[in-house]
Amino acid sequence: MVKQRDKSKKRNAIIEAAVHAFIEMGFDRASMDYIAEKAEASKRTVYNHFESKEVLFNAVIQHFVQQSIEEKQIPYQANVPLEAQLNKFAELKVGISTNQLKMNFMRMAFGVMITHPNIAAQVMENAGKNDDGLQAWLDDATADGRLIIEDTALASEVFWSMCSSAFFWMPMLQGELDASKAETLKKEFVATFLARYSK
Amino acid sequence: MVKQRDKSKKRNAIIEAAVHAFIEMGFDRASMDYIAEKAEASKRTVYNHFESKEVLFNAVIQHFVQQSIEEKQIPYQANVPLEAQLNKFAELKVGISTNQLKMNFMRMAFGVMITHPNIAAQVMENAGKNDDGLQAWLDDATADGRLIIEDTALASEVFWSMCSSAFFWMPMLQGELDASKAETLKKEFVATFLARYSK
DNA sequence: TCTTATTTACACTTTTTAGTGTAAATAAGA
DNA sequence: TCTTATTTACACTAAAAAGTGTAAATAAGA
Repeated sequence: MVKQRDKSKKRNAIIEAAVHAFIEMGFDRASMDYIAEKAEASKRTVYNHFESKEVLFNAVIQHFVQQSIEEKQIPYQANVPLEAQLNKFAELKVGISTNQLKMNFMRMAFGVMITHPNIAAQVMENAGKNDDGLQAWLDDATADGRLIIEDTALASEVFWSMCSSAFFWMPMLQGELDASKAETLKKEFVATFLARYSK
Repeated sequence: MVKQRDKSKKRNAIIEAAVHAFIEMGFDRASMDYIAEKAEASKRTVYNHFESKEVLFNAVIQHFVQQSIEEKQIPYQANVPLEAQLNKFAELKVGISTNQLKMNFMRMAFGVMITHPNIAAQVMENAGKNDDGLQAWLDDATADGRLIIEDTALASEVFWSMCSSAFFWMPMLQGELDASKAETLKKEFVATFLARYSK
């Protein structure tokens, strides 16, 4: 029988340090020595927990994904204006783009994935799909007779295309979006969507 | 008086080699030795032309931007259905996403820019704005009474948001888009846009 | 208090690559 | 043919970072 003590304290400290190191200086320039130092651990301990930098990176991504699974269900409400409800969906994306830490993390992650395709492959296995619940919402609204949509999956893509470009990709690659500009765009996106699909 | 001979042959060979090396293996893993070899030049000559790897990268971007300035004007035509004309604008984006070389180049460039913010800053100075001519087209169509648009700049953003997300950002980060899927989306984007802004 | 799982200190190897110095070779063009 | 601008060969330096081996120190928990 082998005694096991609790290693999770150090392990978490290392992951936490790695998260910040990767965000601050990117995957390549964040050395294992630096991460060890920030985690107040010896480099040897880092390697005892994670056999390579890539394994550590995967753990970091895992950690991030875990944290991001806060459910954000937006149920269909028959007695609330469609516009207001769609605004909430758009807000989801705006909200992410406003979260500096999250954006920095994702920017870093994309950079790594572009630069290191092998790591990207590993990460993609763990990265689930993006079920925002919009399609379900559209189904409900359509069933309720307030929207006319043949293909709710397609309509969902139209809406997310607009929002993602302005509220995610652009800020990701070109820096944060002005708040009032975001508001203007959000309004116009929702109006455009409703012009197409509402009764 | 100092005699000057023509160095451009070697210089171009080096840039050409660098373009392909950067695309193939990324900025970091494309060594100057490798680039020199592919350019059939000595490493010393590479450094005689470009004092550092960053300077070389800038020249490569410059080269790419230069090539990409093939004008793609789509003039407003009073006697052609709006849908057909908007389709052409959408095609511009689809066209880029289909160009494997261009996409690989841009993927690489973004990767570098995310990973090396200092290089990004330099590049951004040379990277002009994106005047697609859509806004001018919308102005004309509005003046002609076939569209009702208060803010054509905003409307232009709505259209490009939809197209960019599906035909640029997603393929850039997640690989090429299925052709029939692209067609479906294009149709829906144009229909949505017209539902909002046409008479 | 003891046992020993875990962590640390630290010296080490290996690999990779940017960038330089220089003398000799090459070749453009007068 | 001659001059010399350009290129080459190649041996360097310097730096950075991944990953390893090991003996000693530390501390959890029975």
